[in-house]
Amino acid sequence: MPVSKTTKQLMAMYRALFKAYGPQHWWPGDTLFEVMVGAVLTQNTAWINVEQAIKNLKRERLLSLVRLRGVAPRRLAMLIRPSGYFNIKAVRLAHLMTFLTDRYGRSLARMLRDDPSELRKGLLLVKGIGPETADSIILYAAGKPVFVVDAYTKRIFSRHGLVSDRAGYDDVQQLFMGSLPGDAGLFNEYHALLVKVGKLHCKKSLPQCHGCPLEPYLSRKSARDARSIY
DNA sequence: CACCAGGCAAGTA
DNA sequence: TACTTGCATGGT
Repeated sequence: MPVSKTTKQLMAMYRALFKAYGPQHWWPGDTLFEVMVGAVLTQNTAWINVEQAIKNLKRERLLSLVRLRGVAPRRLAMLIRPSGYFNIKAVRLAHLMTFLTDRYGRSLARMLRDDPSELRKGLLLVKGIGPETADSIILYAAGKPVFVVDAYTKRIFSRHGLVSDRAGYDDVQQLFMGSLPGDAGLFNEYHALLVKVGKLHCKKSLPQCHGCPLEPYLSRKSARDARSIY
């Protein structure tokens, strides 16, 4: 079986990132329930702010299905306030608790054991759960091999010319899942490493390509484009 | 001060 | 179908 050029490229970039930064130990969180809640709270939000919100929920002993389901929406919103969009996220968490209760008999373990394709379809029906949040839960809580695509992933690989800058979530996901072995450990580490290198070298404005571990993998054209931004 | 962070849904054309 | 806008705190 021949290994495609794309596969080699993606694996080479992964090895470069791992060599530079080592294992990232994602997802941060003491329990699978906490991982799931964190996935919602971190939507378009710096993780440092999510940590504060999680800390508040822990202090109030609310990090379980039963407890979170019973809390007044107002109080929940105030507790998760540091993570931003607190009114919306409180509603989203409530919807997720309802989904867990109705569809999986109040059992997180049962949900995480479900067929990943079925689980994904179900999660996407929950108001406030989009593709990235769903895939984060499936990969980092359920441990199933789906590739999580985020803003950094799109930016990095479009700047490297591997996907169009207009590519949608599913397009980018297909680049990885169509070319890499379906290995949850690999997907786990790869996504975490992309966030790491993105924070350091691929911010929205002012890309700092100098010293980036992925710099050797820029095509000539992409390298020119990157320089021209300076 | 401006800008952005580990998105998503609702509204508009 | 493809864009635009609102949601909000806290760090650089």
